[in-house]
Formats: sequence, C-alpha cells, structure tokens
Amino acid sequence: MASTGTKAADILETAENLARNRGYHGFSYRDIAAKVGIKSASVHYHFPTKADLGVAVARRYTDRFLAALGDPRDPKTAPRLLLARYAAAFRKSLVEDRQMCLCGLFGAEVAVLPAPVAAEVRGFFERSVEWLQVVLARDGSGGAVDEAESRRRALTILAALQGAMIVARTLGRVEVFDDIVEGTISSPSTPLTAGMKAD
Amino acid sequence: MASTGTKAADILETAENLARNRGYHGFSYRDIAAKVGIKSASVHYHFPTKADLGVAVARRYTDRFLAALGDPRDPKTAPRLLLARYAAAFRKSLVEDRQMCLCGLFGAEVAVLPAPVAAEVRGFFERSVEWLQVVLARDGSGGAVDEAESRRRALTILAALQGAMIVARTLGRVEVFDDIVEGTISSPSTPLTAGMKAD
DNA sequence: GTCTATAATTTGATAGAC
DNA sequence: GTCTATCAAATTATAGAC
Repeated sequence: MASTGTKAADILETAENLARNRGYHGFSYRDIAAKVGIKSASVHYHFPTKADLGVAVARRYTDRFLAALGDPRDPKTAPRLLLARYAAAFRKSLVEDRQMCLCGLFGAEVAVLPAPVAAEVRGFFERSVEWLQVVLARDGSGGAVDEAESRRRALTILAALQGAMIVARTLGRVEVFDDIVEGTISSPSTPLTAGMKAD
Repeated sequence: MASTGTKAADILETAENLARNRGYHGFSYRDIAAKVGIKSASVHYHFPTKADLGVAVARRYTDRFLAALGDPRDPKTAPRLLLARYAAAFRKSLVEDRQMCLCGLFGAEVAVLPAPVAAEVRGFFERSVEWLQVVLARDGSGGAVDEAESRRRALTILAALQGAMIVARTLGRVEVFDDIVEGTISSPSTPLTAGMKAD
C-alpha cells in the first residue's frame, strides 16, 4: 500500500495515516505491519518501542508541515497569502485526506502520551505559533503588531483551526471549517477563502 | 472514591473523569470498577456494552453542561456575561479539574467512536452552537446579527475554545487559554477576562 | 446486583533461527 | 532485516452461582 522509499519511511507514512484517524492508542504494530506487508516483529526492528515510533512520526509530521508552509519572512510572499496557505494546509488534510492534524489529535490525548511524544507535540505547537507570529507581525491590517499581540493572534488562529477540524469532522460538514476560518483569519478586509482552495 | 448517589451515577461520574483525560479507548471497565469499588462484571450489569456507557456519559455531560450555562434568552442576564460564562466553564475544567471537554476529546477521536457515541458528540456541538447563536443574536456589539453571521461566530467561538484547551494543556500554560479567549470573544469592546474567573 | 470464572481477542515486546 | 513463535498483560464481554 505505502510502497515509496525505504521500509522505515513506509512504516512512518502508514503509522501517520493510522494515527491521524485513530489517535496514539488506536493503532498497533500489527496494523502497520499488515499495511506495509511485513510482520510486526520487523516493525520493532526499525522502531524498538511505540514511543520511538510516535516521536519519529510526530517529528516527521512537524518538519514536513512547516516546510510546506515556506519561509514566513519571504518578502516575495504577502502575509495574507501565507495565512491563507496555513489554513489551506489544514483544509486539505480535512477534505482530501479526511484526516485530523496529527498534533491536534495527539494534543487532545496528551495525558496518555509517553513523555517524549508529548514533547514533540509541544514542539509542533511552539513552532506553529512562531511561524504565525512572524507572519502576523508583517501584516499590518489587523492593527497593532507588537510582540504580545501577534503572539496572542497566532495562538488564536492555531486553536481555532485545530478546533475547526474537530467540529467539522464530527458534524461531517466542510462548510463549518470554512466558516470558522472566515470568522477567525479574515476579520479585517479581504476574504481569505478565495486563495484557500488553491495549492 | 466517587461515592455520591447511586452505583450507576458513580460509574458515570468515574467514566467521565477517565474519558476526559484518556479518551474513549483510554479507559476500561476494570479501571472504572476499581475506582467505584466493584467488579467489572457489575459495571456490565449497569451498562451492557461500552457503547452504551459512552452514550450515557456523553448525554449526561451535554445536559449538565448546558444546564450550567442557563437560559440564553434570559433577559436578566447580559449576552456578554453569558459568553463569559461559556468560556469560564471550559476554563474551570482546564484549571480546576485538569480535564478536557469530553466532547472535544471524543470529537478528535470521532473516527474510532461507535456510531451512537459519535452521534451524542454531534449533539453536544449542535446544541452548543445553538446556545451561542441565541446569545450572539442578542448581542449587538459585534455588528451584524443576521442568522448566518451569528451562526458563523458561534462556530468560531466553539472551535477556538476547544482548540484552546488542547493547546493550553499540551503547552502546560493556562495563560494560553486566556489569550485565546481574549483574541476570540472580546474583540469588540470590553475584555471578558474580568468576569471569567467568577463562578 | 454483585460475584467468580472464563472466553476470545488484541496489545507491545522479545528470543532466536535464517 | 525479516521471519516464526511466543509471552505476559489487558481488553470487552458472558455464564452462572449466590
């Protein structure tokens, strides 16, 4: 099924897909093995414990997510386009992949995560907020752009999008996600939904 | 441990506390039995299947949550006070109980919930949005108050608060929750944080 | 209503052959 | 690196005595 790249990469890819639908305790080494086409003992060879696997999956997810967003300081890309790209990333996973954000789901389960996995999820949120904060500091349309205010707005956008995925998935309505994006990001002037479906 | 009321009530109370920290698949009949002081077979007597238990827990949670909020149409209570009360309910569960919103966590796990349980979570979101919508329609400070706009703002508040609990819990910082509330609800005029710590 | 006992399955993980 | 075989523990759930 997932047969691109090395075995370790296939395992990570499969584990991520399972985790984003079922949560950390919702997938097993046997689930992964069956999808990759090996035995569960072979999965343990690559990732000795489930915490090891969880850490690897979360780190890979975070790196890939941020890389896809691009440099928040790139002068060639308008801040509001970057914001639209951020929302579009979540929307794509919701609509095309029909999956949660890995760290949104893991974050909800943080009390039952092994400590090293929880630390990775924390890293995703911290790096996400930092990325958004840089973008928001460049965007003057929202008013004040001091440190505290841009951080607060970054946290608000992150939280709203994570919540939007949960509510939209549960209600089975994509429009709910779009409504929340509209209500959160594009308060000042231009609606962001236009550029959102791109990419 | 949970020894108020009937056995069935103790089971529901215990199950809710476990579910709000560990998620639907993160607690077992034995966990509940041990805390209540009976055997797991006795839990099955009251709630034959785990789906039965999940439905009962979610419905009880939803009813209690909405009852605590009060009538959104009550002319004696200002809309903005009702909004503050809504945010305060989540804040209390975050700070005092150190627990997630049951339906926020279940919503994140919706793909692995038995269908009847998922339906109850949907009910929580629908009733929450309806409650917020009524309040927002009464509150003119946000500008337009037409049906579509108030619904969109209701969804946005719900999503932001659910996301806020996840992010604040994962980062281990209550201030993060407060920042998001500030950035979501009290955009127009008066800050809501004042009345938030009450109740 | 609560218990003992147990079934049937699944889980994460390891030992050791190849 | 991958396999077979296996372990110890945990899971939901049921049968039947009291």
